[in-house]
Amino acid sequence: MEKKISKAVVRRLPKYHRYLTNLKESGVKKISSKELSDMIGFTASQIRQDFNNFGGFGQQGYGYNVEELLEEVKGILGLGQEYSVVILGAGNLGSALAKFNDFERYQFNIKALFDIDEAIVNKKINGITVHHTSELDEFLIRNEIDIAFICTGNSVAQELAEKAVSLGVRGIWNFAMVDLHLPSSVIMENVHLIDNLFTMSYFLKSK
Amino acid sequence: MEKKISKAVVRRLPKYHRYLTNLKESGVKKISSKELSDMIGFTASQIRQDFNNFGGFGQQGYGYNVEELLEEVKGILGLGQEYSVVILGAGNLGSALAKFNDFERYQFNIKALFDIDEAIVNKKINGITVHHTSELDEFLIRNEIDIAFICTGNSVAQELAEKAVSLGVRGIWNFAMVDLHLPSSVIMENVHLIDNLFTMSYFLKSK
DNA sequence: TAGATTGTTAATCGATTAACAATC
DNA sequence: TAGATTGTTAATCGATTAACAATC
Repeated sequence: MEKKISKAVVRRLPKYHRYLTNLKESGVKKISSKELSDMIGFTASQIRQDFNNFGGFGQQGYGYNVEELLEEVKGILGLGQEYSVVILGAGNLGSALAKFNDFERYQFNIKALFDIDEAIVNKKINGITVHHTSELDEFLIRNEIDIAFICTGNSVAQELAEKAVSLGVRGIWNFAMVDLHLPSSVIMENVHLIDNLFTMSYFLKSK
Repeated sequence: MEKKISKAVVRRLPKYHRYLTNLKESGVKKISSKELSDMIGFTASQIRQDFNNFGGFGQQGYGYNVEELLEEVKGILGLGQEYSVVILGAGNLGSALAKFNDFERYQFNIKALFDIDEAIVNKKINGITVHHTSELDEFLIRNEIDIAFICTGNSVAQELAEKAVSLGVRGIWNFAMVDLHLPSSVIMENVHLIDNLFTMSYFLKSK
């Protein structure tokens, strides 16, 4: 009975979340697919199609109740529950992510960082302890961790991701510039910054 | 005559670049679309289609010459030319990006950072000076800058991106959690980290 | 020449857009 | 009731995959 939701739809959901949050904060009570379309840049038709994958949240002749729709989107996205996170690699990127307070705000709670650099092990970053990577196993056994952010060098990313997954981590957010090979049950998102920059370079050149 | 290349194709190019670079470094001389497919995960058919958008780089019965193909991909991506970059916002993310030596390696040369925090203005990050944002205009007039990385808070992202564009910047790499409205001639890539994390949250929940 | 693999056309699949009946 | 706007089906568009002739 479960309807298959396409990845394209899922990738638009966070954007709906963002715009609806802003609308709610601005005190807007109702919105039509047409108005949302003008703001967000998707067609009104697509917006209605997207929401109707999950249920009929609107009302003919009226539109959508902003607050109600936002709650639905939050539920669909799985927000409003807490996630435990470890950051593997406390270099430039890992420590920058640790300092990002937006994650905590949405209840992605960063429990620990791991690194092999003795100079930072046992230090705290934004109040979160950096552990030595050799302690990762024990930490993952003792603590139920949902997500690992992979901020290590390319050479160890695969190995550490595998270890994390084997010890209960269900989601991998990969910032390393390699593609990870993990069981298909693992949820993985990649942020390949260099790939993104190269895409820009392509378009810059062709102008 | 110019064939329209779809964005889907362009987004795969950096991945080809990455795998071909690795193959070349491993001393591999030739590769077939089938072998590349096994590695990279796209179908062989798609790989051949992708390359044939830009020319016939292969040879029937043989495959593709790795080094030659890599050079073609580099050219297509507009690598091998230099780009000048400024980073707007020298907080956690801006300074992490300034410390990333991969950008310089691919000739994206970071010329300056800008911030309003007096505590870091005139300091250097990885050898690159942090200027006060009030000096941005003059800097952009005196220096030809191709790309601006937007690492500011959401509230000033639009304003600073507009200023950059009006003073000659052609590409905007946006890390702020807002959608920027810029002339369509501007090349823009967005890295909405929170959006990406929410997508993960969706899939984690539905398991 | 025989075998392999490309380049390219045609078929399929999936996602987006358009249209409109249902209904608030 | 009339007007507005959704929910949903059908049409279109675009991207991926399959097939195979060309050719090295």
